[in-house]
Amino acid sequence: MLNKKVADIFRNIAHILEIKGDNPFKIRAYLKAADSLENVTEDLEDVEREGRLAQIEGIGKDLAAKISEFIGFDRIKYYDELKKEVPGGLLDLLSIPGVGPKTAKLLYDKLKIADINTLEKYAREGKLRNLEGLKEKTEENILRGIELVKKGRERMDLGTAFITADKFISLLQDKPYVKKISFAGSLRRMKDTVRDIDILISSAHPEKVIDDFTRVEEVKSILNKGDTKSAVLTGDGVQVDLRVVPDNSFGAALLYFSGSKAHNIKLRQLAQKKGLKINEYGVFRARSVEDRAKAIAGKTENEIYKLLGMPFIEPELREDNGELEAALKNKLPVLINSDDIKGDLHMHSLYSDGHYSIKDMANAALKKGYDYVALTDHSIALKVANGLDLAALKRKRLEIEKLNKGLKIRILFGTEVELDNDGNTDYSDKVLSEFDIVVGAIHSGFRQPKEKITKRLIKACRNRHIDIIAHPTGRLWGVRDAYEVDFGAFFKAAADTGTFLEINSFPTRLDLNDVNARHAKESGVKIAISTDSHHIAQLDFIRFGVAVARRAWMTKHDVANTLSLKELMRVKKK
DNA sequence: GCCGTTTTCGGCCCGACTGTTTTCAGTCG
Repeated sequence: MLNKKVADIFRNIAHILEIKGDNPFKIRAYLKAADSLENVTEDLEDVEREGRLAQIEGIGKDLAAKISEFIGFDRIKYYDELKKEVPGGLLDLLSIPGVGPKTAKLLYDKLKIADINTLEKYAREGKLRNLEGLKEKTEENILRGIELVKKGRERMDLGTAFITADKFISLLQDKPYVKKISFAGSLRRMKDTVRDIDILISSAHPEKVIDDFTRVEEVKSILNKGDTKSAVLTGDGVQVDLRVVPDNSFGAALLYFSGSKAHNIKLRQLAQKKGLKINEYGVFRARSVEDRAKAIAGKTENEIYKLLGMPFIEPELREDNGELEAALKNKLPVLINSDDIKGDLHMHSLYSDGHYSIKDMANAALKKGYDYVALTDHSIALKVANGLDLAALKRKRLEIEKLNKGLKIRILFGTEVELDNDGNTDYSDKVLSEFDIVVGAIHSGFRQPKEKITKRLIKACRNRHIDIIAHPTGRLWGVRDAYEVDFGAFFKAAADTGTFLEINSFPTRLDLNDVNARHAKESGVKIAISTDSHHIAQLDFIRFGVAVARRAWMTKHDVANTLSLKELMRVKKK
């Protein structure tokens, strides 16, 4: 995707400038612009055509020109020139924890090291310790860092991250010196993937808390350990960071530690204009002598936002995507909550590839407080998932009719119907017309060109029987990337035809993602948040789908399955 | 390189930890 490509180039330019020792603020401008571009919901080509590039946060005249240049010529001359000065492999060195621009430059200038393998060789041979300002300890750290990089400390999906985070929190929360505890960072902001897990604790005895932390049984190695913070690595290679602060600083620290960085920077700038200073210990009068006892605020996040003249901002919104401006005008959306969800519209039973009966799935949904649930087993063409033939459909239908007489939840007769390479369904119109809910889905032909996939999805929108399109971009974390779609055209078709688009809550899918979902909302598309459960325990994944919707600024009115069954049946197609 | 209710120049968030020093630079979040 173009936005991502340009963002990556800007990030590379920033890294090259760092190594060159260029103006740090210029470097920050490139990094800020890169972050900003990744949050732009529209395609940059459209924004450029309408001359709105410079309206993007962090993009000025100069960077707008560079984006235009890339759109027109598929290259940026300035970037090409820079690359000649700094060999490509040198940028890879920056991915090693502990190696920054200064060290990378030193290694290249003195020893002509420009890739990770060469660096490893020199470090093993003890050839780094003769460099100025670098001794054995740093050599060891570099080797340890390289080991981490080689292990591929990738980002992990939210589900995996929460398993580790919950474990640490449950083991630490009852320790005698722990007063308050919370996870923070991108996990608290519910980003779809996270790199490490951040935990914040308030305590009067930080050293004892940090001792307990480093002794948690999952800890395999200690990366660092200071008076108030520490970082460890688990056996699974997950990094967990801990910060300990006094109890009256908990709110300020939670704010700081939750980020995002861009949100914090802007918040601190706002504070500066009011003659205040925010750090992780609280809010202070900027001119007074540093005295942490004299914080004006800091116990809770809420009082800090209030002091700056705005309401509380939910962590999911803290990406510097306009949330601070909206908060100052008191125009933040009332975000959807898990409690707003009235039913789940995508799940499987024993009829296809699920692991529980329809009755079990329905009872589990009832326990979650739902009013309705759609059992959308696979259709006949998806043989690997035991897709239902007409005889099986009949049996399933009769079973549902029978169950509906005795249960306090309404079971909807549904299907997840295959969309073939041209966007046609494998069930006939007549068969489709008998379902309460039809979910259309792509499970093959992911590599079609953008135009073809877009046409296929639009055709599905125009099918009068298809109520919802499941996992609209096909991405599966760690397996395959999303296919290319012309989102502008696709979302317009969905909005025009009243087709709901799914936010699939499976943590390895989360599809639509936050940025696309916000684009869909802005295009007038109605969303269905579903779990795609194959197991009763997976119904709880709904919180991840809701999180995506919250990150997309959605209220309950943007989401179809917050409606009562009666309302849902009224607003859906047909 | 961006940005503006201290506005077109002169600012740009703030602090902890480590390793190397003898007061600090580099890195990280």
